[in-house]
Amino acid sequence: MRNRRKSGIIRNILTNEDFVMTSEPNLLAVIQRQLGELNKSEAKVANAILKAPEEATRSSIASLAAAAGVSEPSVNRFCKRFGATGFPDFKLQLATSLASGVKYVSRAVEFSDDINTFPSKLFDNAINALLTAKEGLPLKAIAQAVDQIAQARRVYFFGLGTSAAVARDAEHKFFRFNVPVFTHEDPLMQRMLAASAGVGDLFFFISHTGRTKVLVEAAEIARQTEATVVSLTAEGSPLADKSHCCINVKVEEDTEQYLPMTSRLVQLVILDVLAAGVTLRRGEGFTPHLARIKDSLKDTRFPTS
Amino acid sequence: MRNRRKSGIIRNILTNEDFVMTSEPNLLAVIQRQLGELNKSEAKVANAILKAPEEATRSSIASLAAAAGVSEPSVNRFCKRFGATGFPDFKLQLATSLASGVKYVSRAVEFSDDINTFPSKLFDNAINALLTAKEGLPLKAIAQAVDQIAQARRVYFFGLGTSAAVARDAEHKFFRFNVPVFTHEDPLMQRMLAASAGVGDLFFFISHTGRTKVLVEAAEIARQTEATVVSLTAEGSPLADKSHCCINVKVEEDTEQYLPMTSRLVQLVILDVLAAGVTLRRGEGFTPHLARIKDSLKDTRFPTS
DNA sequence: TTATTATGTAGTAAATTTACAAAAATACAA
DNA sequence: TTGTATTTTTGTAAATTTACTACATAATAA
Repeated sequence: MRNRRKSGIIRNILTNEDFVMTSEPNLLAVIQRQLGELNKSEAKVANAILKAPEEATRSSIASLAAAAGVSEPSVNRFCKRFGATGFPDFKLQLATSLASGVKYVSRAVEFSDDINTFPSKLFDNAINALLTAKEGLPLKAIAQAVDQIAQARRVYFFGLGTSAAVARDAEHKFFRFNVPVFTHEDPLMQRMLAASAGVGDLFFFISHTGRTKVLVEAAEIARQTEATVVSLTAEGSPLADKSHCCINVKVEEDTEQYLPMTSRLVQLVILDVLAAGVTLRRGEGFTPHLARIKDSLKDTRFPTS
Repeated sequence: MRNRRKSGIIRNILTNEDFVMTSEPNLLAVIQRQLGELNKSEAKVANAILKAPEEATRSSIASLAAAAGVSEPSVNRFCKRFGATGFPDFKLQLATSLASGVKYVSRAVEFSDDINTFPSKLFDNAINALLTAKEGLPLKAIAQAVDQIAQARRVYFFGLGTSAAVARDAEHKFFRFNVPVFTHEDPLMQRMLAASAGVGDLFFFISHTGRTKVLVEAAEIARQTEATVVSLTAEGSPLADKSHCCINVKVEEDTEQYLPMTSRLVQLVILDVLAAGVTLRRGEGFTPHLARIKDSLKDTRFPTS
């Protein structure tokens, strides 16, 4: 856990203890996530497996025990802890998890990587983040946010830095869905708009950390009005505290080191979910509107040959 | 394929009908094919496995032998015939090929969906898009683009609509990686900048379709200067034709119907890849710079409690 | 200290593989 | 054909490897 830090440039974001597992989750991701709660020898086994998962599927309980530096029963107990009936069953599950080709463990890019390795790593990390996020989607908050957006007279998407790009994307998407949206990257504009808000206005704050001062302040200002404040950010953060509704993107602590690469992908997909949710609420009659918007763009493009 | 279209609001982009299986073919298919050339007891084993493959992965050599009506060594020999080192290894291979067979299938959101179904669908589609993109990464073009970005004196990221948000994201990311970057959403600015470009300038165009007129025109203008033109767009599109180097994001035809939700995720990750590539080229000495940038943001945030 | 949990040792049971022998199948000569 | 030699296939039984259980000891917490 700790020593991964030294060599990685980019690391993944989402891992979490208290996710509720809905459907057959990926075994490696589960192991990764529970690492902290394991006792010494179990952790040794976990690390040995995470280090060489493919090899683990091929080795016997004895050799894995040796590789991890623990006794055979410890390995066996480890397997049972993760829901397997025993070691062979565990290997089977592991093999199945590995089969999709994605390394479900975040893999830091290292300086020894070349063009054949680091692109896959980054893709795997992105996929992994989405898989993990999918497993622990805060459906209640999402449903609530959909309601609020659908009812809003105006929606402001505010973000800074990387999240500004996410906000911009949201603006485009929701505009197409006929939601009256606005974005501003300028913190001063954000404050002013927040201050002059009223009933029917919805402020949607996007922040990876939930700790960016100017953004939290804008949220605070908006909160003093009649407006609704929704945020897509980290649970328990100052920004989350200021919100009526917080869509919680769970994030590992040491992730914001360097770049929040994967979290913004999760944010984008969650915004897709919200947009889809709003559209679903409107029912089938809304589809022509989408077609009209698309038509309006036709003349800006070269025709397909 | 066809009938999904009528009800979906949003559809995914990449489906892998026409993928060529590169490595390890499906074990079950191999067994099926060789059925004729097997001798009696081997055929019995084969049939038992084909009849209940999932069960076979879970059963012992004894129970499989019983199910097939043969002796245990016969099963063992069968396994070795198909390239496995023994029965456990065979089960492993079988499990792997079964797992990869269930690959993600794109699922369109429908009006009958509720909060429990459509979020997962959208996530699945996103994950599927990334998985598919990962398999067909244009590594050569990526490597080339990394070289060109690393050598560029200035990099302009241009996109419109959804791709403008992607460009904005790229700006942030590359800025952190100390690449001199600029973005402009205004087509007129894009043209003017393109027109006044010179050696060392790199224009990076982002477009889902590669057919947006004003963007293609800007690319054309840039191309008439000494500048380098790189694009992240669809293969064979007008924009791709104007580029020195095109990073080809493969996209199914009917995707731009409504919204290019998943393609922008792929674009973002590819830009991550490029950023990582540029950083890797710079070597280990560059890491302090990233730490410095991160430090500079510290005071803008509320401290972690 | 005591209670509890964690881990390992050693023995046991199970599963897998090997070696070998019996049985089929095949080839070929009379 | 038929019998015999040869090869191939298959099963039996033993050997070996593997996994599991029960218990004892060590570590930890109360």
